[in-house]
Amino acid sequence: MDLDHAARCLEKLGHPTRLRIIRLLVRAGPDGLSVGAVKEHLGIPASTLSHHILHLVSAGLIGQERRGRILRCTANYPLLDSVVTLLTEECCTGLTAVRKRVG
Amino acid sequence: MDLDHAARCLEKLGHPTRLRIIRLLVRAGPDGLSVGAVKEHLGIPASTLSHHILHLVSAGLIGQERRGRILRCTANYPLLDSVVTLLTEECCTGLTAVRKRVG
DNA sequence: ACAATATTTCGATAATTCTGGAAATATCGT
DNA sequence: ACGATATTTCCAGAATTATCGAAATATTGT
Repeated sequence: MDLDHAARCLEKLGHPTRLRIIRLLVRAGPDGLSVGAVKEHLGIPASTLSHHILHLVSAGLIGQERRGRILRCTANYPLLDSVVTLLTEECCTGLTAVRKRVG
Repeated sequence: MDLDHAARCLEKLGHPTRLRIIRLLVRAGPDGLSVGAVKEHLGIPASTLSHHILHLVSAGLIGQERRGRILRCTANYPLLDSVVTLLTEECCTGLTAVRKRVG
């Protein structure tokens, strides 16, 4: 993952509604949740939610699998991990050392 | 740090130029870099850079200290750490466990 | 006081993003 | 085929963000 890809993911995560969606899906575990279930949790209009989900899918942060009428969304754990890792290693190199030095 | 504060930080980090600024400052260490030095590294117009820096300052992601004509910018390591921690703990709970289970 | 340097503010434009109602699509059960 | 459910697409308007030249501000050294 390069900086621009990370920025694209962070941009998507940097919206309160979308961050809530991600949190819901991560907490829901590997089976994820249906779009409708997410809608219930967040209480926002379907079309607005659909747009946000599209953002997340386009960045690869969540995956989808159709099961009849229901569209199940799941968090892309490895990608989330990559983002965190980049933010930690690429951008926070020496964080621990610095904090030790500074206090 | 709550979700909305994290989202605000992530939104700021989710721009290629700003992510580069943060990376530069983090790598520069506790002394950071002057605005001019950042400008040299990124090669973008001063006014554009100034706007991006303002974004980062407003989110608290970087701090500034004037030294004569030079304005020194430093990464806010603890805040960056908080964001990473929230993303990991709040949003990626069970990540390790899941990855063990899933493969 | 002046010239030079560092950085911000102004101002204006272009581009993007967010939101949500209404209509469309897809799938299911009967 | 029909009605119900789940979700998306269309559409439009409002709001926000990004960009950068030009002018303004602040500070320094002489």
